Amino acid sequence: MAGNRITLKDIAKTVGLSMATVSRALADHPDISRETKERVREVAQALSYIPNYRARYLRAKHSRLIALIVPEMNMFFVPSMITGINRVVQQNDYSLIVFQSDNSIVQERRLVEYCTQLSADGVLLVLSSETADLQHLDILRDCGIPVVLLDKTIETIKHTTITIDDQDAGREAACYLFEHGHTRCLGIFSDQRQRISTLRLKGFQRAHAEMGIPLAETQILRVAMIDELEEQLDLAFAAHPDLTAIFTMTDELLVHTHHLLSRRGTRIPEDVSLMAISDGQAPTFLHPNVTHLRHSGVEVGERTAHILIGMIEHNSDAMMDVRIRTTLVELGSVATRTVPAKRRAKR
Amino acid sequence: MAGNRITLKDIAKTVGLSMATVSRALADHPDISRETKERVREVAQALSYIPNYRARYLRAKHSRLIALIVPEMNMFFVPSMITGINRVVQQNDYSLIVFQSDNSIVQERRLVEYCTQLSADGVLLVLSSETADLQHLDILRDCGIPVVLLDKTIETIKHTTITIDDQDAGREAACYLFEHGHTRCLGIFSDQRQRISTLRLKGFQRAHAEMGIPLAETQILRVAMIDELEEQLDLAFAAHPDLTAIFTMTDELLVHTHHLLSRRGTRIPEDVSLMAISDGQAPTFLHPNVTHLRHSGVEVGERTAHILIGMIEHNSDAMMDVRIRTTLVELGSVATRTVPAKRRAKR
DNA sequence: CTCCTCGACGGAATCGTTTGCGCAATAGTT
DNA sequence: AACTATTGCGCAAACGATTCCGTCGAGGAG
Repeated sequence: MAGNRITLKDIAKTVGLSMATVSRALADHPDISRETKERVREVAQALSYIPNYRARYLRAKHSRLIALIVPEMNMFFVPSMITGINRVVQQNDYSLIVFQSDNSIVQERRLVEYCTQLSADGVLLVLSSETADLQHLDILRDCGIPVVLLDKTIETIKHTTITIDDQDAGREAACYLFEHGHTRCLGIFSDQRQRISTLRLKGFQRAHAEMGIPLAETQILRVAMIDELEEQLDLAFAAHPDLTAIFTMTDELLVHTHHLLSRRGTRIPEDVSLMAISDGQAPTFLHPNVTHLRHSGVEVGERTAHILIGMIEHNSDAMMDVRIRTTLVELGSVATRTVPAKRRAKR
Repeated sequence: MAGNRITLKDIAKTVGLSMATVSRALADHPDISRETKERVREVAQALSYIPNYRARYLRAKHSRLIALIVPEMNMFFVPSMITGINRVVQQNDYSLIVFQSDNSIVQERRLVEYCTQLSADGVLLVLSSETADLQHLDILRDCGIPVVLLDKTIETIKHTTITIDDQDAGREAACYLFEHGHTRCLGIFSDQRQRISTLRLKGFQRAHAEMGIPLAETQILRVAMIDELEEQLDLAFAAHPDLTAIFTMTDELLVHTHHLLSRRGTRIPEDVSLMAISDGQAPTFLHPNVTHLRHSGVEVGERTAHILIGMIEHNSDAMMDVRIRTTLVELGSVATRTVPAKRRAKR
């Protein structure tokens, strides 16, 4: 109700000095004597003075504010990514502001503009699934605000991007299954509008091609809405009775696939092996623990934040394309098939 | 690099009017003629003018900024809560800033202070587990910034609080199990420093007392760190061979319990029934789907945001204590035991 | 012809800080 | 004693937008 905050002027009046002196005293400016500084600090403390950031950064060009825009607070990956970003941001005395675009390009545009209004020092952006081009980021460039795209992104030569090597991850997953004797695998992918999705699929396909292992179109599931998964999975099982392994490209697909397998009484890994690309949380609470290519959200967050802060502080315009390697974590969900021939699945 | 943003002055120079007129034109002030407004708007558009929020809100008392402080980006609940908050906040033309305290009281204090520096119009706060008193919120009161505590909170008579009726939820869960013939139940609770935890436990105990069903101390698990769960669970099974049901007070406990049960080969619900308090996501990807008392994160978020915005806009100091009711969602994880003994009322 | 109104706009103060410059008084140098 | 440094502080101008209070001319009323 009151809302009458203490200002520099109040302090100045109390200690009988000018605002300039008070300001400098609080900033520990060498021009000010030690006694004065102490006196000012005491009064400031007593009045519980809080500097007004709007006023302060009205003059300064920077704000020590970093904005993160995510499409949604997905329960997988995003939380750990934010944790990683936050850690680095805090360590470097910046503050993190998180926005959510709800997977809408309109909102994303609005938020990007809002970042300029806040004069954020830098922007981290996980693109919404609707985003097809990057024109709305030009405004940031005009304002001299560096941007880093991460995780979900699209093809670009103008912006720094941090992803995992999606194609390679898809390839590795398939190869790992091959090495364990699985030659009829199902690949479950999400919305093909996302680059992350097309690349992982491409890697999966390429691995088959390289090894000369046939891959039918029906072995590839493209799941845009999660409720479609069940039907598609049933069809795939019907089409491929010799199916021995399943690969899911995300955690969300993993947990739902795992559930559907349990429900249809499919045993893992006795009947079907399962592997995923994951940040490592979900695999630990599924039974059996799921072998996966780990893509640590925390690590992605930390590295991204470091890079952005580097860009901010060195005023660097250099465009980078960083790929973070995934690491294989072998748990209990992939069985080794010793028989190369056409074995029938059974229970 | 450039960082030379267009200001009102630039527009004024271009159209040959004063800054005052330009400001009014853009604000659609009645004093300004229609032609002038149009001309100004065109120029502003052409120069891609972006108002400077710091300057604008330096004079205004408000900022249309709402801050949310959460202890961590837990994969359960928090994401959906944020989604709910965000929806309402956007609808009312505010912006949401999310901070993470990493469950540290020091950080929490820092962030609260930071909110005042930003002159947020209101603060939503999910307390960190370290927070034992609410003194650090006084500063917000001094600045006239309303606060709403939600979800994780402690006893207070000074702040508006929004929670579920935790005690009642604990009671209902136990009763539901009783009604299905389970008289030897295990209750799994988390860190007892949290009120949410003590209350749910109290409800669980009270239900036993009311029905005259004995409850041994070994039937209550207090899990501070998730890795302790396995050992405690083993001990409980050893101590109570007649165990027929398990209740977990959170999603996190649920998924890990579910996993451990699967691993020890315990069938749900044939061997042991399982139920939880949950926001409804995890139960859908576990097999079988888990019966739970639903505590929707989205709903909590939406209601909280509404209340806070109400406080902001009506300058209300009234302190409320809102309890959101949970709803029972019956899925397949609780079996009915037709055991002898004194059965109580059923549905 | 004067007085008043009214529409359309400008001047200047204001929000709270920071900072370049200037100015006194003290201290140090020949 | 006449200088220059140095120390410690204040004045006032920014930063960019908003807004109170004028002004100024045109037009209508008396």
